[in-house]
Amino acid sequence: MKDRRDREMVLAPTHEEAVTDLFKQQVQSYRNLPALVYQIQTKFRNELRSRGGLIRLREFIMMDLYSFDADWEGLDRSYDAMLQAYTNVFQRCGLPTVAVQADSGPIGGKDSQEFMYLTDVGEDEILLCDRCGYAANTEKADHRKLALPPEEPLALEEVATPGIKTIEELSRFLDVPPERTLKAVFYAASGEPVFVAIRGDLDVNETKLRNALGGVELRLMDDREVEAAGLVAGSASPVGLEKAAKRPVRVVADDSVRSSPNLVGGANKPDAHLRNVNFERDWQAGIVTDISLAREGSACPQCDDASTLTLRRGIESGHVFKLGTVYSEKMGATFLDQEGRQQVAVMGCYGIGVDRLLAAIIQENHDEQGIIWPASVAPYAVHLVTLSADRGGVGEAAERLYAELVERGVEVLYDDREESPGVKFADADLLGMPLRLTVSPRNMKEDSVELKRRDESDSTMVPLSEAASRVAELVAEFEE
RNA sequence: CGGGGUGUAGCUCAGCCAGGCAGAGCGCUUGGUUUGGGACCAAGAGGCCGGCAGUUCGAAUCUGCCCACCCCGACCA
Repeated sequence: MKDRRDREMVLAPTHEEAVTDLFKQQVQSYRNLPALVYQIQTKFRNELRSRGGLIRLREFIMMDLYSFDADWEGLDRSYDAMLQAYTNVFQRCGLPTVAVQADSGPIGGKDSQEFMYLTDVGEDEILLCDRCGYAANTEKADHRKLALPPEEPLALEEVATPGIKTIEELSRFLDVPPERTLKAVFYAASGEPVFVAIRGDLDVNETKLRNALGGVELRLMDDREVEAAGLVAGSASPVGLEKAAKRPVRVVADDSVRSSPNLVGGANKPDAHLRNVNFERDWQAGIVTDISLAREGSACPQCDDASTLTLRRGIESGHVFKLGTVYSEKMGATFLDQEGRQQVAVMGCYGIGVDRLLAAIIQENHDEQGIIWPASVAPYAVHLVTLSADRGGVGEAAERLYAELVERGVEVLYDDREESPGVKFADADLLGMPLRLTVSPRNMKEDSVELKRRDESDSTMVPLSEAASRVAELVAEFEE
């Protein structure tokens, strides 16, 4: 975009380029590696619709860190260190997270994990195995597909299937289980038609499909496009597709078709299907790979036995991945190794969404009354409340206590408003500072103040003279 | 862009179906009482009923067009 003086400006969705350029200017020698750079910065995304309070915004704050290593082993070490560091960060923030395998997108890289805060209001779906601890975003998740016993290929045979269009109808009509059928799904991949063939008991994982096709823009074809391509919705088949289709159509197959003999598939004409369709003998595909969607109840890809995956929802609070050399190669981010040879830096990138982290922390730490800040991230350690500040020396005592606490380096939110006790306590609960100190005429009679933790219902009386030191001790404990 | 919804007092909303004095609660102002868990009494202030046009004796209410916002979906290295 341009500013009022017609200068070029950028609203950056992410900052890999800026950081890689910085590296390029600053680092020439292997002696400077590994190098870690971090920042806390505003990012912009052209979201179609922001939603979820602080969860999904067009403008948001990210803390992100980039690592530069001399080789891939170095990247592995940096990555593992950051994975551990981020685990510690979320723990200290009072946010239980689980690191799950994630899709790294077209940019690629070999490993990628997201830190998920598990909550029913989360926008991401995660599959977990209770037995082995396998955890992955549904976009990424693998699963073990039902295995069919090997069979000799039988002869193709056309059967009449009047009015049958869905796998469910087909399965019932011919009395064959869904895993003995072949499903056809049509996509427009950056405008080009793609015929996806997958076993009838499975669904397409669009992220996997997009990656298989090389990061294209992917959507289902609409009825008009299906018609235009000459495909017969409900009875489409990869068998004889070249002849049936009006234009060339790429075929992508899920690898389940390799070991699934004698399936029931479409006949490329209405009201008819084919029995005994066999991959390779009857049809071929340009790409054969896993493009299937793992679901609740799918078999765990890591366990030997019959343990299944459970679906949970989560908020993505952090994301780490191995960028590799994508940026450093393109932008010439190199250094000289011990032998004086020019080498490309190997990069990793690690992000935490700061404002959505705030939302997640509050989601996890609240009650009917309001926020219960974990001490590590509370805006103030202490909420100092006066009741009837004009009576019994309350105002003066509170002023002294405030000054004493500040002196000791304790952060204090001081409520000296002339409001009723109910209002002031309710506000203190709502704002949720870890400690509340109440100075009132009643307490002054005992030369004491009331000390209450936000996360406990009981309170204790503390002599005025000891209040500041007691609080300072507690705050010190919080910081451990 | 598609689907749904909402615009009335500072805020949250009722009134619209079935046209006839512009309403409630909270908040605000003034006076008084109250003071350890969102007080009470009394008196007040506060409105282009989103905008424009139409129907009608009469429109917040019916009709058309427009604008804004919210929700769902599509999208999200």
